[in-house]
Amino acid sequence: MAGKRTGPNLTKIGEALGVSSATVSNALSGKGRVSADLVKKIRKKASDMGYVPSNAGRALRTGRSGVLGLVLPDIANPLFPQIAQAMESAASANGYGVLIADSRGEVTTQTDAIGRLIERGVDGLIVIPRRGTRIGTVGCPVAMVDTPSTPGNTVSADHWHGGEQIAHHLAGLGHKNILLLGNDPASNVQNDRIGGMRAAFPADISCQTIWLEPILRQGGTTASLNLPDLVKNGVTAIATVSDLLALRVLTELQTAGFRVPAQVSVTGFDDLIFSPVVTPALTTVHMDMAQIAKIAVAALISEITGNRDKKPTPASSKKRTVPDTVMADTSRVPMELIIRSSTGPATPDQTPLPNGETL
Amino acid sequence: MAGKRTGPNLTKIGEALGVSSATVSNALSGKGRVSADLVKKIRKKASDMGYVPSNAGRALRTGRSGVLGLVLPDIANPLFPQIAQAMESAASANGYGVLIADSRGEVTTQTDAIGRLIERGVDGLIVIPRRGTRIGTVGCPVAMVDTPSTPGNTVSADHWHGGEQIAHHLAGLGHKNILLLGNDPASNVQNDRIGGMRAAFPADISCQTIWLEPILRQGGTTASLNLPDLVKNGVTAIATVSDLLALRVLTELQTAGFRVPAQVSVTGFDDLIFSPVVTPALTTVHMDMAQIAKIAVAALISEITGNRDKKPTPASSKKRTVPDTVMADTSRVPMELIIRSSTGPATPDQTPLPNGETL
DNA sequence: CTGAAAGCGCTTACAG
DNA sequence: CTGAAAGCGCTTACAG
Repeated sequence: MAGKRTGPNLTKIGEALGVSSATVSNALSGKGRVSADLVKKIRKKASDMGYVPSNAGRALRTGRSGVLGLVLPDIANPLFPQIAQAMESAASANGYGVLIADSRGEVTTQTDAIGRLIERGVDGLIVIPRRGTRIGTVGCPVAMVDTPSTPGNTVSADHWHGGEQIAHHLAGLGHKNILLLGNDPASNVQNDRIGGMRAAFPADISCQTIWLEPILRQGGTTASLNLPDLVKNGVTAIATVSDLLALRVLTELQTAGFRVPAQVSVTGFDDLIFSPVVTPALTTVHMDMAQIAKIAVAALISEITGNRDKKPTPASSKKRTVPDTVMADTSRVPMELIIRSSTGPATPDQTPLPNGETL
Repeated sequence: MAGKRTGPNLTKIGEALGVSSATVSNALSGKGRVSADLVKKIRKKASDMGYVPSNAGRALRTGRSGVLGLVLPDIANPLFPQIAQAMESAASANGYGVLIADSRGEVTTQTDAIGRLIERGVDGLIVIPRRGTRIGTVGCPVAMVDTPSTPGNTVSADHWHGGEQIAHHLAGLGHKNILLLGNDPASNVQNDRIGGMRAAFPADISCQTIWLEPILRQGGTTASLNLPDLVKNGVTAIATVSDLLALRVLTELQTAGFRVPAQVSVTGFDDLIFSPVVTPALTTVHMDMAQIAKIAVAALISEITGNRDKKPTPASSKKRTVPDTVMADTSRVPMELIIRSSTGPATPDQTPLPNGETL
């Protein structure tokens, strides 16, 4: 007999004490009305016997698994650790487990991943959708973590506002000629960040936006950007859409002999693990993942337990067009500007000093 | 009635076809001897009805959940994405799900995390132990991913060999004065990496090892290292124990006006996401996480299904001292040296040229 | 080749 | 306040 439990169960505890398993169940869960001292006796016995409740039994009976699924577009994403950590923490604080699935950037894989999670019986799904993807009805509550500009109900950081903060910071330092660097123009998140920045720059600031991904896709290299030339021609700040891009820019500039921030300021987004470690440390925008996770998990759980007594009448289930998506409406979590040393005042003298003899 | 299934189950499929649920089960699993055309009919019906098997029912019956637990010392670790992705992929290739738990670097939290996973009914555990921690008997198979030098059965990359490869590479480039930079001297992994390097350097190479963490703990800063001085005094290569450290060193050096690799070579470990993106790109050592995951998952699964028919006689279970730890013995997965542009020949002229006019 | 039955461990009305 | 009973969905000997 495969993997059969060897440990104690409710019945065995009951037998040891001469009570029924129902009473043990009630005592342990604190639900039924069981006399205080019986409860105490049962609890002690259970812990003495090393009782571990069976999730399978409970799940089969209640129809709930106590597990949430986390669908990630690409686990290799450097932001993923923050996301997974926050979700795991929020979920386990509520007694839920987290099952992960990696969609490896493919839409079909995303669908498969969701399917696998559903089969495993998750009670709800947190999905960080692949760029611009929509999730159909899946038969369980879904919380999406994306951008506020994504249609549908989502939790997300307010990327637009993050962009505004970067813009104000840079404008306040006197920069007038700014390069905005994005990666993928199809990304809602990146568009919001760039959009926020552009919207917040005063009229006297000239800025241009370059998207890297399309250049690379057409066989170009990072070098085609020619950052040094741009700087020589007057750009005093480069605001990127991610710390990874900022790191790329920063080191490329340093290698070319420019001094950051003395000659050029550089900013990122996301406050990735390496951002404070680099010299100069990156000015960036931090998202409160813990908060996002808390909201997503709370929304999911309220939907899961809220449905508890509503017996799904066929009629009502027909009426709901987007039945499985959670969250009253879009929640925006503020982002926090983190000023570090990669940004500084715009140099009055725009002349390039590649080899930085001014040290 | 909470979350009760609304979809079809084996019985409903059986009713629709006038056969028993047992036959449906057999047909779907391909186990029992069911006539070919009945199988076909049943499969079609099941898919028409949108049948999704109930994990809870199956788990309760078989005593196996089909889920593996992944215990991580710290999800924020930059290596985690690689680990989680590889594990998820190896597990789902074998029909298993992955439940995550973050021990946030604390030993007690690690114990809690394991406990939570066990309660959730995982069939096996993959644990990346917190530095130097041992896991006690937990009641299910455990695979540890650590260093070969850790006592006990583990899968791991051969960090020592990785160190050797870095050493050979650097020695081959003519470096004679090398700084070895570690972070935490309590880490087995880091000790193996440093040990491998030291062991592989020919006798005519002088090398010193510095551990950063103790310096920081005593209130020092990275600046106390005084990298620029070390380089001016003749160090031509800095070999670190992780790409994060290498990045720190690289950017600090660049900021101080040194040219990498023209004046100093820098190496890392782990091939983190940013390593190829930095300028100059980091020479590093890549671990084959997919392979490690495959071995760990395979070992776990063979233990899980292997135990299937061995009814655990009390006698035999007494004899095994480390009953739950898997893997015949330590498996070492080779590491691969990745040569990128942060390393180059040792400069014959050791004179420091901080502001690099030789560009 | 197919079916009836038992039982995994739990919870929840319901009856006492 | 406590217990007997039913049943969640599945699989597996076992009998036909």
